[in-house]
Amino acid sequence: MESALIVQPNPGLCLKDPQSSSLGQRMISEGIQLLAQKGYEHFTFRKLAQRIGSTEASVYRYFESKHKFLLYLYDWYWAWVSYRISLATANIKSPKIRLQQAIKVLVSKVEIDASVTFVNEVDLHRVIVNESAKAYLVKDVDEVNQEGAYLGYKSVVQTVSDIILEVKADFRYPHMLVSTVVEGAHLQRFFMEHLPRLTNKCKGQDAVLNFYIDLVNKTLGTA
Amino acid sequence: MESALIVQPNPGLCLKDPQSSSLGQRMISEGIQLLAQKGYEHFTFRKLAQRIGSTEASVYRYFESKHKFLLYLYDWYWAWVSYRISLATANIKSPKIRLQQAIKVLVSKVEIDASVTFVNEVDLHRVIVNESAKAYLVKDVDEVNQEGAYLGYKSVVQTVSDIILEVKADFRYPHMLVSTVVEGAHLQRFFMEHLPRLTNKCKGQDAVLNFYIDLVNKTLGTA
DNA sequence: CACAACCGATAGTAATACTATTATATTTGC
DNA sequence: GCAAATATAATAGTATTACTATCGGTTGTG
Repeated sequence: MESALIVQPNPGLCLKDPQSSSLGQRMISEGIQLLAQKGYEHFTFRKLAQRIGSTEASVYRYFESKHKFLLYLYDWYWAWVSYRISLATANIKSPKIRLQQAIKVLVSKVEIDASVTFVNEVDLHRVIVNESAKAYLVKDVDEVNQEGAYLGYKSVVQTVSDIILEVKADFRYPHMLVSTVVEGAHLQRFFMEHLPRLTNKCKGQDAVLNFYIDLVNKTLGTA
Repeated sequence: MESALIVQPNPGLCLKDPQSSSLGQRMISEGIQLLAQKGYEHFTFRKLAQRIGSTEASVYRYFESKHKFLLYLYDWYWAWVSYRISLATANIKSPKIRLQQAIKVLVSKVEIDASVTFVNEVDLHRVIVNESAKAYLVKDVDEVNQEGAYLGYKSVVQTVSDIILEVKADFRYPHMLVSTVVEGAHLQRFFMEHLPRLTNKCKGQDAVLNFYIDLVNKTLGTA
């Protein structure tokens, strides 16, 4: 299965590679769905085990903790985003257009993608929107960070920051701009659904995409 | 104590007004410190009770749940921010300068403020930066929202959005811009401390403030 | 001084995150 | 094709947590 090669999260985030067995793949696949459905707080390894017809102990053989499981999915997501950015910017000479393409990948709604068989990317995106803050807003960020939990995210931020510097070499806050756009876009999707007074809608258009494309262009003076 | 009059969160977020008794005030005061120290996950009512020399049951007489306690502090914070924006924008005719002032209040680091005796605003700001996402990224957002938990936040966003429309009447995403700046600023403060590769520093200056002031100005074409 | 609200003390419950152990499959090396 | 290593199921158990229930004493108020 070549798809398994494309997206390979940091091995330090699991005890045993779940992509190497059908049980592990079911943990990822059903875990994403269960997380999307119940939310992180109400998600438990017991419920996941029941869902895949296995046991809590077996899940713990793949993942050290519930939080590590979230981190694994988080890193999976960023590896997948990185791959999509590569595709979207390949063979394009103009930095401005490459930046445009990268921002689109970061901000757009996620459509159904059959490229990886056992992962539902729409559900995964939902999990990221709803729970990703819980991947880093924890007391032990620093330890988890040293274990490499955020390498995928940092790598994507670095990639897009580099494009920004190609567009505007003297811009002083490329990383800040990228992480503001990434996190902002996730949050605005959440607000659209639950707290609409904190955002704005646009009939028939993707207001979030419009807003952030415009924001980046104006901030870099490429509007 | 007139300070108690200034900041009054939504009464629906507590069972009994904690500002009305010294025990309740200690819950707020020590609760903020304990939250800032332990983080939301490791914060418990038992630990809080021990710290104020009381019991778990007594804390539950003021707050329905641990999450409601966070929501109460969250609403407290926004009532306080609203008050500071009023002060900072009073008697200023120019909408551009009023906007500048409001953004400064939203984004700046919080300094020691003795205006409310039993609340350490520096610690509270720390709690907001680290935990505020947990106030709304929960499964029961919609119910909590209907109980008015986010009225303070929404009100501040509305206030600043109105100023934005004074500056640029045809701007289509004022609420989105404000919530992007607010949430972005909190996140960048967190990244500065724990994940510096997701942000940018500026020796001797407040890079976060610089970045967001510039971002707003350029987005609105008032740079 | 009666009365009510408030608070402390204690006990208890269901769920959760995680560990430990043993027996049974299943795969792998030769 | 069979022994050895490995993977999984089954079960039990622990400490903690979020929250509820009850009761009796204190305190301030009319």
